[in-house]
Amino acid sequence: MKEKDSGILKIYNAMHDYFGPSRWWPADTPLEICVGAILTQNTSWKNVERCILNLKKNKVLSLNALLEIRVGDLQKLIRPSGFYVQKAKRLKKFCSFVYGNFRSLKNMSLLDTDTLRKNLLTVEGIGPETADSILLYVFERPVFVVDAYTRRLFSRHGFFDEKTEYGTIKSFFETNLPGISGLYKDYHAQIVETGKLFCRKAALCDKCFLNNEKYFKNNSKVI
DNA sequence: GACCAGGCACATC
DNA sequence: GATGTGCATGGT
Repeated sequence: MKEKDSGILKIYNAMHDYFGPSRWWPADTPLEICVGAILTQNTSWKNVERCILNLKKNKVLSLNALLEIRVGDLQKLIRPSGFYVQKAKRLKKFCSFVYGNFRSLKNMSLLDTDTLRKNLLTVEGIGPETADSILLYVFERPVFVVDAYTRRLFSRHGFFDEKTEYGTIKSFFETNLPGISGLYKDYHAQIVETGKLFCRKAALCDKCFLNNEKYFKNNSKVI
């Protein structure tokens, strides 16, 4: 793996110039971020927004309320996000994990990053990306979130093979970027915005503003 | 009607 | 370890 100045900071700047600051993650509370992170698994954010609204209207966007609501009722509220049977279960598992072990997200935040990550990954329904989203956007840890767009965008521009494993891509970004959580938050958001507009089809990809040799002049495989 | 979306768990080879 | 499959709604 190439050590420094792989060009990814330049690419970040280009995306930031193009879209402006992202103000991610859109949410009123830390728990809302956790809920959103689970609901958005393989699902468009638009659909997740309806669910969040349903949960707010029914005043169940708290640890206690989510623990107390009947699973069938929860399923109805989160139905628009798809996979609602398993996601209802995942939300409940997550809440009972947090409440059972720490009582609150605030108490949980006292743990160091590695321990936090290991804890999150023991929860059924929390995989690497969801765990890292929570670490970054809830606990403000400088952890890089790798999603499908990250994989697609950077593999198409020659940084690594599309099927490079999650952890390898994650540490590629983390070793090539300064460890600033604010930067990681915005970087991930910028990737998603870029991906939505330019990565969905090959034809769109050709129109991507990043198709400029000044960003990718020596992009033979970096990893 | 096919394809995709801010994944994950589990089965099978 | 790698690959395949089910989960499910709503937009393009």
